[in-house]
Amino acid sequence: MSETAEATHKETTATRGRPAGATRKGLETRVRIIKGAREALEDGGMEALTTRRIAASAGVKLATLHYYFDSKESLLLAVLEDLIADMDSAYRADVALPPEPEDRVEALIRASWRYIQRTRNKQIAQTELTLYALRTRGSEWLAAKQYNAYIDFYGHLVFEDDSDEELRRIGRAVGRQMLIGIDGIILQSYALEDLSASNEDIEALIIAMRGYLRRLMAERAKAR
Amino acid sequence: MSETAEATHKETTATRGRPAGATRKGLETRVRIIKGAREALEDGGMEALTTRRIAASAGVKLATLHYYFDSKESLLLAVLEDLIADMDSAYRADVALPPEPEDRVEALIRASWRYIQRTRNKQIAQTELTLYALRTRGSEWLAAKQYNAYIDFYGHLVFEDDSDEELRRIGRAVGRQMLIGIDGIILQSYALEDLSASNEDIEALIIAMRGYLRRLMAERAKAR
DNA sequence: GTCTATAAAATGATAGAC
DNA sequence: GTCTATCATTTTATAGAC
Repeated sequence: MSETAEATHKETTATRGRPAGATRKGLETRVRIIKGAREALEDGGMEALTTRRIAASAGVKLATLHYYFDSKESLLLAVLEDLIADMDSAYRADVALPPEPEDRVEALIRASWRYIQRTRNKQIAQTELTLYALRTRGSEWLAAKQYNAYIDFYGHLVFEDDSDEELRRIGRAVGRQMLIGIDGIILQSYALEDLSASNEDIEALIIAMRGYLRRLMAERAKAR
Repeated sequence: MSETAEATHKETTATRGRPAGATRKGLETRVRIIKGAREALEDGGMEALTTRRIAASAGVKLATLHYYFDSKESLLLAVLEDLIADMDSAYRADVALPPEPEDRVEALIRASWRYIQRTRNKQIAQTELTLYALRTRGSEWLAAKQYNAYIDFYGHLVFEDDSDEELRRIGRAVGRQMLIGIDGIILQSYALEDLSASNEDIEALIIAMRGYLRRLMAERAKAR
């Protein structure tokens, strides 16, 4: 997680609303609002995402929302942070891990593809939020944090061994490439809605990723 | 372009504003408004994109905008259609085409990568619009049209020969895969802002795409 | 076809009671 | 900490003069 270290210290200043971590109940409400925003975003999209709608979706009055978040912007960034924090648990669930790295890559891609197919609005919402962060001056680091979280996640699933510096590097390279493919397939599969084409694309992606991993491992072996 | 045929007849009803194609000057103003919206979107993002800002950016009064477009929604969809229509000319410019299909794939990816690096806001704007179309009920076909345009474009650049049905199929498969990679790299390169990582990713993408094309051609040869 | 003026509704945010 | 009530703008959209 070395790449995300720099970002971490900033989040507290950029994202939180008024009460740092006050009461137990207060924190629960804060979380409810974030979840409410997430749901409102998922089934209405960015354009329809107003603070009133969020408050309603969270079962809270508009003023309460503003008690916890200075502005709509700070709330949206908090939602993205929440998404990043949840990523791990949301994904790890249904991936069964084979022993061989190449087979893991394949299993990961297949699991992601299943997930993508049944969470269309969630994926679109997440991409909208990422673009929002990329647009919001001073918050680009959040987008970076999100991508690093995914890359670390994929990389770590490919090589559980955490001690070998070189394997970590390879894991991240493969992770980046997998994420590229997955982001690409998200947009294309929703746009084209051509299941047989997408399935063909997934198989091609798997072959490509296996090849990439094999190549990196071969280079590593040769370099010794 | 067979895949986009169905979509084409719909655009007239879904996208246009009031005056069908009236006067010469009228059309020019319509175009100015669309360009204005494009620019406003590029340097402000979806969240800041209001009809007032668009009108100002187009050098037109708000009422004039509404004379040409019934609603903000119809204008945004017209902008996306404009982007689709322009794609061809915007891209074809700086791609020098080698004779061999595999080399063309490589040249295309490199050209796209150069383009991506110098048009950040344009790419983000386009992705925001695509997501908007995917969100707007009844306009998903526009996103499909956009993707098919890109796929046809890439496919046609890989195989100029238009008569061989099988080559067209392969061209489209390669085009889809290239587009997946390019969309993925757009998001990741802007989020991570790690040029050396992105360059590594581009090289991996090129190798993968060459391999994919080679594989498809080998299958074709074997099937005879 | 383009403008000025304005309507009607919605939006982000705050004041202050409880 | 959560609410009711309200402010100050902003937003999309229209009416009607020119």
